[in-house]
Amino acid sequence: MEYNFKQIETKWQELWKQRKTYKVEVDNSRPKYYVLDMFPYPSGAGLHVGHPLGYIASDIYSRYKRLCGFNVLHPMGYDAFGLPAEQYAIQTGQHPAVTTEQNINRYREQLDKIGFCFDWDREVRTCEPEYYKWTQWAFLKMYDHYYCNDSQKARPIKELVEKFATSGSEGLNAACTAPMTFTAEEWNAWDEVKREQVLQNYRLAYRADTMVNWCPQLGTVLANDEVKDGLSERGGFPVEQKRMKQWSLRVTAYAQRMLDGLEQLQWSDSLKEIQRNWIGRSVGAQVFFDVKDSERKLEIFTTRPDTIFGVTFMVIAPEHEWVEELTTAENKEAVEAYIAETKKRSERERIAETRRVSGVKTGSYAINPFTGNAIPIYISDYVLSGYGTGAIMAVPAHDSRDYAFARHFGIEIIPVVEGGNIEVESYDAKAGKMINSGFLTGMDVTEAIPAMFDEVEKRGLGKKLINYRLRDAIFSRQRYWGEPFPVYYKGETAYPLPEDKLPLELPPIENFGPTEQGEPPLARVKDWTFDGCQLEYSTMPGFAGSSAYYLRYMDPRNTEGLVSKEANEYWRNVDLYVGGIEHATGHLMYSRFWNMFLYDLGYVCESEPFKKLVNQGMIQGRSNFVYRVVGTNKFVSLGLKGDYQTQEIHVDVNIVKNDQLDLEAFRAWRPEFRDAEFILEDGKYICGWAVEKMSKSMFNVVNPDNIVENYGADTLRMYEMFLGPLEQSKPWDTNGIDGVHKFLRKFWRLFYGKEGELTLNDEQPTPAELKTLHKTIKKVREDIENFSFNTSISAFMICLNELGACHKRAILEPLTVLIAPFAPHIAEELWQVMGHEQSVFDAKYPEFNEQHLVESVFEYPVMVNGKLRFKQTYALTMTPDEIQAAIVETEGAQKWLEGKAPKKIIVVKGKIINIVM
RNA sequence: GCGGAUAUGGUGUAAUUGGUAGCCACGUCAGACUUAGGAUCUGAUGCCGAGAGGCGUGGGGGUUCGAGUCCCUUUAUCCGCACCA
Repeated sequence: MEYNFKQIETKWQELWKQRKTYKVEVDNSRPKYYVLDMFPYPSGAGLHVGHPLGYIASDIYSRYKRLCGFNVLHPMGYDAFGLPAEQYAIQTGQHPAVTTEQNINRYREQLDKIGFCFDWDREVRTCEPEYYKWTQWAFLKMYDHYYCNDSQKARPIKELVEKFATSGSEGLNAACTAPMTFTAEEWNAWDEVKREQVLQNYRLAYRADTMVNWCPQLGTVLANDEVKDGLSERGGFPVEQKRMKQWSLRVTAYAQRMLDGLEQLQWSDSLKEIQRNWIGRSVGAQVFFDVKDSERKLEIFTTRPDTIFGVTFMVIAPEHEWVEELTTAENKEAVEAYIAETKKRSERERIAETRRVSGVKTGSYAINPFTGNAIPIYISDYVLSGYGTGAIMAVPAHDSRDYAFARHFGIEIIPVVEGGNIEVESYDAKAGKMINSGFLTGMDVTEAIPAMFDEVEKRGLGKKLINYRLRDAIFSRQRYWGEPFPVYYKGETAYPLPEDKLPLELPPIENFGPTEQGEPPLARVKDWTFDGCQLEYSTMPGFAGSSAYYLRYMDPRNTEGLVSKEANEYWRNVDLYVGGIEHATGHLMYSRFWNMFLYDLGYVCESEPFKKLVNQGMIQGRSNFVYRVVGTNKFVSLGLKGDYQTQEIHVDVNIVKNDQLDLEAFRAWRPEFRDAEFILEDGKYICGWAVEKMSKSMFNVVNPDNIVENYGADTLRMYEMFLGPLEQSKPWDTNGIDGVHKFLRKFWRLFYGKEGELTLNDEQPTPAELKTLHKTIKKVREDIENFSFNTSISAFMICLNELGACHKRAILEPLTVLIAPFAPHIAEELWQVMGHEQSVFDAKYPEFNEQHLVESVFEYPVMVNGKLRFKQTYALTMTPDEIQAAIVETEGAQKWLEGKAPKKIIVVKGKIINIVM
């Protein structure tokens, strides 16, 4: 019988479905393991060969863990709300729910063909009311809590209200948008609207008038991680800064915990570093500078308080709220002109000309609290309103931006740290001896910084402060296809919907664009009200639905809560998360925030959602080219194109094999090539190639269905893993898939002879065969644990090469189990052939046997810190006598035998190659 | 500018973690079986050299008995952040 992968794969996929082989339940008698893939956004283009890469890896690991005796949760679902479906709807008028459903069905069909072990009974879709009920619920909980900095925990807003009524803002240490001070009397005298305004300053989900990223083409605001280089991540449209009233999540409250939490996570260093940079913690001092002839004190933030003696001017951002106040009459015109010009410059221009020096004098002066000198206050756009206080103390001698500014405006430059060449550039390094700095003079910078912190606090000028680059997440989108906010309005004041009214379902509409007044699509809905009050028009962003989906998978049909305590305490958190690195600053930040919040409230039992994370690399396209001789319909093969003037044309990679063009398929590909003629080399047409992004326009999209059709799912799975290390980005190249396919056929032929007869027998294996088997088991197990799937597949191939024509059950049975995570279909089939009734996935994963690996163990002495230690090593092919003989023959060994210990004995492939004395 | 990663045959990659560089595949070449081969099997295949031999892990330097691996330096490519005070 031949290896008929088509028949085998359909058979087992059907059986798995019928038998519910992959259904999992809470089972306290077995240890759990939770393997999660980042669920896909079902786009209209379907899956290409790059998408399943991570799914295959996690599937192998899930099956492996199951075979090792774990109760494995491995679910899948769809991140179904989002912009593309809505934009498609605007163009075609088709409801996003309809296209999303179609896309999901197509995805499912494609996924099923690859043979994944997902428990589809746990599928979730973020766009379904039963699911987004819990997204809305979490939002209401955030609305109803504030963050207490003292206990480092979310607390009910009710406690805050009680506190305000008895003692006002006194002694309050809570995360807020802007610090406020008021007394209990004031609070008690305020009406509900005013009180609510104050509370919005503290709520973890709040509505505030802030600078936001506004994308006119998309007609919506965006969070920081959705903007790249001043353009929207989706669509690439310009984004501008605009002051708007929007819902936000106070993720900044959790900045420190998110930073600390990284320590215990098994994530790649680069990913942790990206998150650290994104959080951007910096320790510095808040310092108040007196403004000359004013009661005002200008607040700044600096990480270099040691350089205060070198401050010769101050700069505030053009958006700073005191701009008007600080501008003197004679500078008014210039300031207004400068601000108008700044506003005109788009975010992109600002980024493009970061080194351009511009600014204007306010005419006001501040007093350097240490030198007593009056120093001018400037306005410049190199100071950002969003970071720190939007104002800086400028030290031109030790900050390159301040230096450029001072040079441009002819401001004095006073060096206060020894080093560098101040005539040419600023000396920014945090090292050296202090000069010109009063009481700091003579100290080293490293001493001067803490000394200045103390001095600033002692003199009441300010205090030590930690600043984060992280911004709160803007949470509303002026779009239709997202979760509605469970919020209604009385006048300007927002009120939460009662919890029992959830889910607040997304109403059907027909026109998905914004209204003529520029309001979100939901403004078109008649009766979009609750209790006669207007409901919120905005919807939630894409990351809302994906922030807690891993919790929902634990208990997906629960109507009483997001997840039951029982399910949560069993499954706890994700042991292994596989997905792309592009979510580093988005989804992976929001999920951690969301989870920590629910942890504070006691709804979940782990503070971190994803223990271990593996980022699979991107699969790029590998395009093929043909070369048309200019002005003809002749095509010249790659090696001969130098002799002609040619034009390079992308050709569909699906009609090219091993860079050789299928001439008939090419003629049939497009009408204009029907009469194509070819100039061949050695009777073949060889195509050129290049690595490019996988896209339709380059005809380099390889569809997994085609591969499954031609080679089978098992071959696709193994080949995707064989391509190289999981985390590395690499071009898809179908050349080479034959090698993996050949391997599977070879494996099959160990069971079945040429005539289709079963060749399996019960003979005793030889020691050499056992050694090969156990070596393979050891290697494969180690490689799976290290996510080094490419080398484990090499190990399988070596194994078959070594075994040759071995038809012994004692060898083939464990090998079948060993290979099952990689090639589940063929493994199931052969397992059945061997007479097993149960699935191979109910078997036990084979353990390697050291006895067969190690033919001789010997001890050798090593010097460790001057002490003699004995280390064990083994030689795979030598007998102890041979080892003794080798030692005696080896120069240096004689000394060992004479009593002097060698430092090391080097055994390579069973031979002692050197003894180090 | 700051931070991170990568660099090995014609190609994808591997290397008991400091121990014979190139495992396993692809491709190529040769042979066998075939009416035929884009099937199967066998063998060869880092480079230079007829050979002995020499040279080889982006470049340069260092540590070591020994370096693809560790240190310094440099180049190229990719990624993240970026007037963050």
